[in-house]
Amino acid sequence: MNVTIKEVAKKAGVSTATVSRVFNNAGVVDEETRRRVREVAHELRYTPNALGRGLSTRRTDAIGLLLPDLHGEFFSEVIRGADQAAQQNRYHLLVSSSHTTREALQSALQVMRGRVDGLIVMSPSIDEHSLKENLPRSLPVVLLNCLVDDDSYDSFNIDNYTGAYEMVRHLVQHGHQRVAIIKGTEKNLDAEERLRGYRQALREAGAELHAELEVFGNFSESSGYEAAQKLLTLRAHPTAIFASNDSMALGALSALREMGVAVPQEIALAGFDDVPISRFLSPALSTVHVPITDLGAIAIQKLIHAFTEKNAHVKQQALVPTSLVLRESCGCSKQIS
Amino acid sequence: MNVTIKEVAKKAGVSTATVSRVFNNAGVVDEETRRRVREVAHELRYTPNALGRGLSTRRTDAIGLLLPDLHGEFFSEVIRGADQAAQQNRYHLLVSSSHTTREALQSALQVMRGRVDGLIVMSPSIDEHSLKENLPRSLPVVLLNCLVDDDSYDSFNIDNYTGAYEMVRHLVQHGHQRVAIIKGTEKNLDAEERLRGYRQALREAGAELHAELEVFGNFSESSGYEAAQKLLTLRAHPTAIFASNDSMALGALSALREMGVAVPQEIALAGFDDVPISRFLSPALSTVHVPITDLGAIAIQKLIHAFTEKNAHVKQQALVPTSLVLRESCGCSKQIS
DNA sequence: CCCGAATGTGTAACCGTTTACATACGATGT
DNA sequence: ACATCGTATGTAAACGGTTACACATTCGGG
Repeated sequence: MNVTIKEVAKKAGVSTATVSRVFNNAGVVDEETRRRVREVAHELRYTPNALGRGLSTRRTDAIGLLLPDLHGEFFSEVIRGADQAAQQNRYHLLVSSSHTTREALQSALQVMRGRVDGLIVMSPSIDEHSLKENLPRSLPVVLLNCLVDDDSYDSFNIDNYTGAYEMVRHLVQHGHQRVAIIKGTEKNLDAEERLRGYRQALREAGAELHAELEVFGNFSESSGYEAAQKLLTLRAHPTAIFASNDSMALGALSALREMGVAVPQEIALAGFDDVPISRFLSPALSTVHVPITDLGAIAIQKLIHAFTEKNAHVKQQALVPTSLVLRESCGCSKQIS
Repeated sequence: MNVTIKEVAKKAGVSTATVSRVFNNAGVVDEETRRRVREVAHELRYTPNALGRGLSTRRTDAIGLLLPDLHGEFFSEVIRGADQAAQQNRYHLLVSSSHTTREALQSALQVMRGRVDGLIVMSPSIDEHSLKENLPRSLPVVLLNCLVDDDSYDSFNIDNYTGAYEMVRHLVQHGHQRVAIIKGTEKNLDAEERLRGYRQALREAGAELHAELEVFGNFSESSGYEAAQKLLTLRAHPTAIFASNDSMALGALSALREMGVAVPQEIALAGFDDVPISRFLSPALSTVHVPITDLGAIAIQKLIHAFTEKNAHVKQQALVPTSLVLRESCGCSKQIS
């Protein structure tokens, strides 16, 4: 059905080896022969089959990217960063998403097996054991926001704790006594770390932690919306809300506006991620900047380094720093200056 | 380096055929043998190599999704819809993005070659000839928003024209005389169709078309932001702005707010796509609803139908209907009721 | 006791490439 | 005239699986 190298070889009156040499610009082949082969190939619409080639060269020029989910702008930004870096290095990206469960991840990892030269795995909800169990030993792997503490892997983790800590501390320093948090998905590393940062900042400020101020969320806009509504039913409103990501902050903002609560005047609001849209919201969202696209890009670079340096490559575990982006929604400019 | 079926076979004391049968649940194999093979395989951490398997079965259980770009929420929603549908059918999705140029697309198609059983291509900027030239003849293909008019392909196109037409007509009917448009990327099918709908609606309303009201945009938030600023420099402001997508509407909204222009009171605003965040904006964005996730899902279903029905499969070219979602930003509720 | 069927397993060809090695041939140097 | 070399090409063995077919064994029935 599909035209193979053999047919090209036959029609051009040469061996498959020669055709192969032409397509790989490898070895020597007479200029005239080269021309004839190219001509026949074009005529037959021949393209080398990636499977056959990959099988024999043991490389695929592709990198796999495994993501837990695909809601909001966060993940697509990661993909964008990775894809860009990959293409610059003449690699291609194979993306597979929605792997929150162990089984799904396992199955996805399996599909990737053989198809890619290396793997980037973002898996903030899978426990260390399950993850390691399923990760291929034979392929370079870069871990992103994974619950793994093991120097036999390259890994990058967003400094969620510090980011959340600093943001909440900022809110407290500007006079907020009752700071609420809209939590992220349960058992999710990012969510847990951000919660930890929130609590620490409050504790240090000598504020009490109120269970009622820690409300459910799952990183989606609608959960942020509902969370904000719930917070407004409390007899004592919070004066500030820290949403564990920008999507939820957006949902919360929408709920607050609907209920006629002025942001930041009545309630201050802050998010996390600094997704592209956050600067365009009204009020512009104060948030914790995460270098999202860079995250994808550095993962790719790490991987490529592992390919090229092979044995000289030394694994690295790094914390990716975040920074505060104070725009309007936290109200600090009003309170400070 | 990597453990193969041979090693498993050897260690389990059987032939590779038997191991293969075990892993495919095909043919008969003694219960005891099956158990032993599984055990050895697990011990050796064996996973069948996708390349080898694909080469001999001529199927990969994977579907390729080619996207032009990855900005904003639109594309990630397409991916989400496709991935979900794919997984339900036990297929895996290979995503590749950023293929706005012919070369990039060609190269991406090449990588996919052999790796996938079918292809979904969204390519609103590539001309029909270049596209057909590069599309594999041997694989089922579903075209999404492509400039191709050919019944030898399955294809789905968003009804951009009608969507834009109806939205602009709506604005006109509510008294807007000067309706501006923020255009989408040049040479982009979606952009062109939306522009066509805009013009037609104005013409029908007997309004004149002003070149100055058709301003540049490229579907990004920042271009929407700049476009709105530019529109405000006109001696005669538009009373309504139709942005060719939601991202640009968001950017425009931000610019208007900064310049102290009330939306929708002073200037009405509408977008296109009905991306998830649009309902959460303030004011909530009136927009043209596009069933984005469905788009990905129906493409997958079409493809799977082509796999299973093989010869009985009849190609279909369909226009995906859009619908108006009137929220706050167009101000119609105020003007009507 | 023999035949045919059922059951379990192995052999080897094949899928589409690449590539180490072999071969053929003309040119060059002595 | 011959060894040597370079150049252009072919041969065939991988790569890691699947599967048609063959073979061996067991079992039930006549």
